[in-house]
Amino acid sequence: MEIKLYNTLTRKKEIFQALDDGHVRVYACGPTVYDKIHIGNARPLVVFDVLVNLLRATFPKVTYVRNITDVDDKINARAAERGVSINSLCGETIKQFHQDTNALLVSAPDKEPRATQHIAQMIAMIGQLIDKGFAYEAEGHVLFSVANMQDYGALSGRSLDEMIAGARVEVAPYKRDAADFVLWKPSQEGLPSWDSPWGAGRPGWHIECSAMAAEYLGEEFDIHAGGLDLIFPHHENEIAQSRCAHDTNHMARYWLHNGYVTVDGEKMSKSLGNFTTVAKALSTHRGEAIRLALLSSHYRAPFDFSDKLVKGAQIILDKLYRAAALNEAKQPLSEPDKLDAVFMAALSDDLNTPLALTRLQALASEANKGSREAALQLLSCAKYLNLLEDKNWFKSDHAEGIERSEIEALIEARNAARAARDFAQADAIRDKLAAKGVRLLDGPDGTSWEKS
RNA sequence: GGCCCGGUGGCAGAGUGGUUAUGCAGCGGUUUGCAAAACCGUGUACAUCGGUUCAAUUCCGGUCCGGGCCUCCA
Repeated sequence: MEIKLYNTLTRKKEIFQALDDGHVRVYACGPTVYDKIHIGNARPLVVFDVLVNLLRATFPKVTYVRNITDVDDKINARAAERGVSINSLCGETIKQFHQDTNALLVSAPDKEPRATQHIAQMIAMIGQLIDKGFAYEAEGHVLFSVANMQDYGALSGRSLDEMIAGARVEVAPYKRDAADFVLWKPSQEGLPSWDSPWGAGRPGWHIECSAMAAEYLGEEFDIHAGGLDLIFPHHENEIAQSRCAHDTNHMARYWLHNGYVTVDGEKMSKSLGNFTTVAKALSTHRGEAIRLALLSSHYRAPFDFSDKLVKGAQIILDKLYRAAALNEAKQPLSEPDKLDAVFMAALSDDLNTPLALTRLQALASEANKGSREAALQLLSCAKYLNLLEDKNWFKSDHAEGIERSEIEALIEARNAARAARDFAQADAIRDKLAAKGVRLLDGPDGTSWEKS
């Protein structure tokens, strides 16, 4: 199946062609681990997860790398503020990060490299850039010289002149050009520091991704993904470093960027303080519902987060789970060409997950009308979105303060009352359970229950 | 100041140069002791003003409004 992806580099939707059909390579920028992730951070994790699922179905081998940034000024500041070591701050944050991603049903990447474990590769790369004349040393810093690169700015679509004209930042005196950026900088006393040919110090922000991508994916690879806000300067600078160090025309062939999560129309961000952490959202919503909500708008469009939206997603999930249960215990189909063509076409068209979800709902409707095939397709297609895989969706012990055995005893008592046509008593039991978040379902095969 | 992206029915959200998705909510019905679920029916929306066209929500231009990047940020 042909996969089309919108490439930020060309500002067009393009047919995806792998550099090597036998092995597709994908890099996504992961978290800087100084604090819990918020819903905005979660969006790329979820949507690019779906991309990787789709690629895995289409190509024999996919390597998906998602880094962890564990050297950064914000980390240093946060550790100092809390009076904990940088190591323990990072360790704890990574643990929380994995809890969050698991709850959102994000599959693990093939590699999750940490910046601090790749300092040697970064130093080597910086050395190459100096040797090739793309970087220079000044006052203990090493800087990338943008003027020496022909088409610096191509990804973000701005020229050097424009950047300089619009600069809002004071330019460090040791920079030759206002747009030059740091590859290596001296470290203050007490902060993480590594020996280098330019003195003890630490890497700049962008070099880690260049170094780790090259390490695990090669000098040129297929897809580089991340949030819209990384286009400039982060990805622009990654491209500059990688291409100049390796003498290539591309770092990645396709650059994918997800749109922002917004709150009342404004970008969710730490600095605005309008964020909801994933952990917080998980205290009132189920992870799978948050995931579905995130997939319910196109990944490049803004996604306005609200409780109402996630509640709606939960209702849809209930419906999908009910319909999927009509599949009589058959194993989901795995071969992509046996899967529902409408669903696959939607996903393949630049990850049109809203349309794909619409198809899932249509399949659910057909399943409810008696189509076993639709129920099987529903389950099989949902797998591509990491959805509908919770065997205990309606039953997990989420209901407040009531044991499964107690529920079952009450159901028996109610059925006895019903048999005796004591409907007042039967309804009292229904109400009692409803108050505990348990919904009773009377069907031809007896009474079952769901937590609501 | 420079650059970029959007504005679709109560809400969410696709899509299309002419047959105007879909879901949620609402309303009516079928079914059910009740309820839920499910099913059936029901909604002519595409910011605005011009232009192109036999025909525009869809193409082009202006206007208005919103958001974003240029600095850490997914």
